Amino acid sequence: MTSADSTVAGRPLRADARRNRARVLEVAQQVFAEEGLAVPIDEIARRAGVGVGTVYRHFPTKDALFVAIIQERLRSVGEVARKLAEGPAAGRAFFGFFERMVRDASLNKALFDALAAGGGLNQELTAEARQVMMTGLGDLLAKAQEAGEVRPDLTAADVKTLIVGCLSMARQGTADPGLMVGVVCAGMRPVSPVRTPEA
Amino acid sequence: MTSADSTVAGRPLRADARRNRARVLEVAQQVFAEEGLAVPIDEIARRAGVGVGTVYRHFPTKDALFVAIIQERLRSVGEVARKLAEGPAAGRAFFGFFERMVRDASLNKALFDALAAGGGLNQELTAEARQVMMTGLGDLLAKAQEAGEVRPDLTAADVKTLIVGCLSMARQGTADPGLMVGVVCAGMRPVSPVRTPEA
DNA sequence: GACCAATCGGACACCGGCTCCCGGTTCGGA
DNA sequence: TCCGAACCGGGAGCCGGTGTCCGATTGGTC
Repeated sequence: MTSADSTVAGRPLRADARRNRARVLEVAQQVFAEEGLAVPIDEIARRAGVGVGTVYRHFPTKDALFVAIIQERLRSVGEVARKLAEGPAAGRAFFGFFERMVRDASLNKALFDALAAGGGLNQELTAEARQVMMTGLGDLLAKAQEAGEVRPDLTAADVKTLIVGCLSMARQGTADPGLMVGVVCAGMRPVSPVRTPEA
Repeated sequence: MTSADSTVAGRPLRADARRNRARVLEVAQQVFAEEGLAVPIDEIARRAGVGVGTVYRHFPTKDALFVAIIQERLRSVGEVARKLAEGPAAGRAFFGFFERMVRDASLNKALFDALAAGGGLNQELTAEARQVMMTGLGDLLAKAQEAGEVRPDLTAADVKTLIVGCLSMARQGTADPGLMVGVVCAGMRPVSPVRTPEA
């Protein structure tokens, strides 16, 4: 999204083009959230009331469209974490964030796909947004660890991985997501009980 | 796999047919383990040195072939769990089984896909094998709970879900799988520490 | 109002995967 | 050895999805 209202050449988009572009973004946002990356482009075009060509003119590939949408979301998530890290009750805030994250991404398949995308998805494109998210998460985690509420050997990447794991569990539909998150959250606390399982 | 050596009509398979069938099963076993359900049938046929038609003659659909292979595996897993449940040190055995399960399925994409297959995959076909697995897991879990080593509010389905979660985490490749399993295992222990995160 | 270029839309080429089918081959009983 | 039936191989058809192309349309400027 180098520029929302002008082409690469700098010439402003025609009114209809601008309208269509906005409409595609708006619809894609919703459809991706509902269906995830798996939704065909045709579906988005149809729902937006435009032709497939129009979608591809504004976004060269399906991934580009997806990235344009998800970046915003990742950044906002990171921002939330960062703000929580600045507040009090780091432990509470951390676990609350974790649960909220799982809940949100359960309801938003786009967010799920973005988080779960391991090797796939143009990582250069999301790199910056990803960075914001991980930094925010890292800040919050560090605070919670300082407060002795979370195992000190966990990294932000670990926590992200645990979130993805919880999401996969939720997606299974074979167990209460709340319970699963509870188990994982309990496991993230410092090793207080008697023993840990040995390899 | 109603009958490995005869057609539905009961007539014994010709020698070459039997040979090919066995070869396909053998190769498919390996290829599915390496690549998971995503591998194209052509690949299996090629590696088995037969035509695609031959594969489809013996197994009406790709799923059928997959199921024929995975059933055995699921049953064997259940059997292992059942035997562990009969032995001593239920807690140790349970967590050991959990870790082993995650490790095995990390190395065997077929097993992963079978476990993770939520809505998909002919569930009628795998129902019996699935049953064996869940029963074995249930036995082992119950013993570990009796021994006070596992939270009493977890069900076998919950544990299976947690396993799938760990597998998703491992697949991410962004964190040490051993650590992730450690976190989840710790979380499955009875709630001994101070508090659990509230919703 | 008229003109030109930007934009639209959707038909279409292309691709990869599953499945069916048929001409040719091989088995195995007599 | 010979023959019919069973079996083989892989090409063809189909399907769903992505991305491209070009005639038709529309915006905005003179």
